[in-house]
Amino acid sequence: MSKTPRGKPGPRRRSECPLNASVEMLGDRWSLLIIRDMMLRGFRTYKEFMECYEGIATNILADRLRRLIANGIITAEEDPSDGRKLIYFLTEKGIDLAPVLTEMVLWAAGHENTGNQPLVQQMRNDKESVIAGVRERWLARTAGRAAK
Amino acid sequence: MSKTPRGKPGPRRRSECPLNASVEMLGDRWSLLIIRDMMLRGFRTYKEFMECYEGIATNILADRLRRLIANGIITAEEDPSDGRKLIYFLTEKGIDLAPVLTEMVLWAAGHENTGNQPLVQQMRNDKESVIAGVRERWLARTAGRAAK
DNA sequence: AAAAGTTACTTGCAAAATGCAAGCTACTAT
DNA sequence: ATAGTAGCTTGCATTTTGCAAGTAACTTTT
Repeated sequence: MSKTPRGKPGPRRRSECPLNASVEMLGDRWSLLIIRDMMLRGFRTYKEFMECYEGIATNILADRLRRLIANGIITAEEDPSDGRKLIYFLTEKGIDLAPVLTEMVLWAAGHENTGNQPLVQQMRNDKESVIAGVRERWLARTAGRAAK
Repeated sequence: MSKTPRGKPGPRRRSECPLNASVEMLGDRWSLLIIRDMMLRGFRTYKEFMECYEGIATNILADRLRRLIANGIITAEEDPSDGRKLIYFLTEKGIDLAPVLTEMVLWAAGHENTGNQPLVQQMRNDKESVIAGVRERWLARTAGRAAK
């Protein structure tokens, strides 16, 4: 029965509007592409993210990973089998972005000439099961960890 | 039977990914807020957009309106009753952003302390009818014009 | 019809974000 | 021991952003 659920004061935002909160967390040219690569391509390490087709700069990637962690969208853990590696995971909050990504994909695919038509068709046929699939695959991947 | 549906070559993008296309058109800190103000608050003029609670700078607003027009998301027409004014309209492509906005609102509202809970509740109760409402209200507003 | 106000901008400039190349450190493979 | 590899940081030039101060075209007021 607490009015404010957590002790955290939460970041100071330009406004209380929920859309503005989303825009402040995701409204740049890279954050959603990183989440796409995790969600759809299963990427989990810095090196993999660097391979993204759009060509992100290494300092920008480091900055965006930091911000995504700060916003609770992803977490990082050391790879137990290779001390150099960090493995990045989507949190629940991150997985919950699947509907946002889906609608953005459908919108662009419906109004522009874009690639990856197989995925687009799947989304058009059954949006919900694509989203469920993302969630399922991610849970399988995080099984046995404190998935948070 | 043309392979590429339109004569336009389309803007050169970093990749063919539909999500990347969305991010290139909408991935900044202002574009979606302008669309929110049109869609949800009925704003249609430069002066109204300047009143947005987040406080957009006048040169940025001018730039974003230009880009939104270039991307076919909004159009502008002179106000027949006041030669100083331009009236901005959402195109079909712009109206089709309603599901994207909705999912972004629901995501932020589900994971952060945000305001405008009445709208959030409406969206949670019946997402589809909120989206249909946006479309309906917009069609009423553009009735009698070449709504394109 | 002159003066005052409005609307939708543009311009100039400082500050912040971005992009690129070159390190660098801790670890792993040979 | 030597040579990679992973995940960064640093430096610097370019671009984007934000703020304040215009400005041109139009409308309202007197």
